[in-house]
Amino acid sequence: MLIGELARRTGTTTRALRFYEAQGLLRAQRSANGYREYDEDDLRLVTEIQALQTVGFTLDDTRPFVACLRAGHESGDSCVDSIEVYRRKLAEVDAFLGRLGAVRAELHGKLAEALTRQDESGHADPCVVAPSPSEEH
Amino acid sequence: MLIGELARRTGTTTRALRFYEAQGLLRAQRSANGYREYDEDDLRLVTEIQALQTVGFTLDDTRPFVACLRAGHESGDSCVDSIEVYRRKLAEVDAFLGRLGAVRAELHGKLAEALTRQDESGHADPCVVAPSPSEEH
DNA sequence: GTTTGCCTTGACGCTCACGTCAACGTTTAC
DNA sequence: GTAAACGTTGACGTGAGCGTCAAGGCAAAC
Repeated sequence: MLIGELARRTGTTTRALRFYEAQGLLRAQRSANGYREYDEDDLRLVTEIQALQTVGFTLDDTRPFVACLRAGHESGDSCVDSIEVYRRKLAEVDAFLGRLGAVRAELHGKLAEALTRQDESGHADPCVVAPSPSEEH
Repeated sequence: MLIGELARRTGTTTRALRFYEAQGLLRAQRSANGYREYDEDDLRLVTEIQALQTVGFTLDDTRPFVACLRAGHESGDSCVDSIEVYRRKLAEVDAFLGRLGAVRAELHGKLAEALTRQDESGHADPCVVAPSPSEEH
């Protein structure tokens, strides 16, 4: 199939697919006129990349999974490098969850505090906010 | 004080301070030779901006807080616009926490699954990973 | 033969918060 | 007089993952 069809079937764009190729994630056969030719295995690669991206993987993180599929495994996470990326990502997510939880608590406290002061003083003043540079005429 | 001293006292750089000014967040008096002159109120503004940035606010999000301080309030969150930003940010953080929790669960499941398959088959294959484009010689 | 719709490469644009020069003026110390 | 340590504006670079032209070639329908 050509690049347009692969893009449609994977719900992405031709630009993204060419970008994946430039990153070394995707390789395509070329037909006589120079058009990229893809098969079902390539489609599988793209869907794997997309699935991983939705869980916050960078394109670089997806390399071992792509390599694993290309090596003939039926799933992208059958190789040690992929599993290692899983572990690293899980650790990253946990760290992020921790920081975000702390941020949430602090934000919640600040809001409650501000509302308390507002009740005490009986008012909340409006302020004239400086415009962002793009909004200046 | 001059821009260098303000940068040192706030633990940031002169470049950042000039950037804040370009964004309309900071204003400076100019002395006869064109140098920027800051006072303690400006220092307060910068520390407020920094405090908000550490909880994930964009510079644009800090505008109401800066405006509030500039209007003479003793704290940046004494104005309705600031409180509104608090609410919005809290909602954003909550949404993010939700998604990140789901991602964590999915990631955890995938890892467990991959490890199970690994145990069943008794091996995990190494795969040759394609190099990133920057690593090519 | 011309329109339409595919494909090609190449290059610049976008976000965000600055970093990093470059080229130059000012102030103070020696 | 000159060197060091300040300051000024302006312009381009960074990272991630593409979007958006531009300028052109190829293929099938009319």
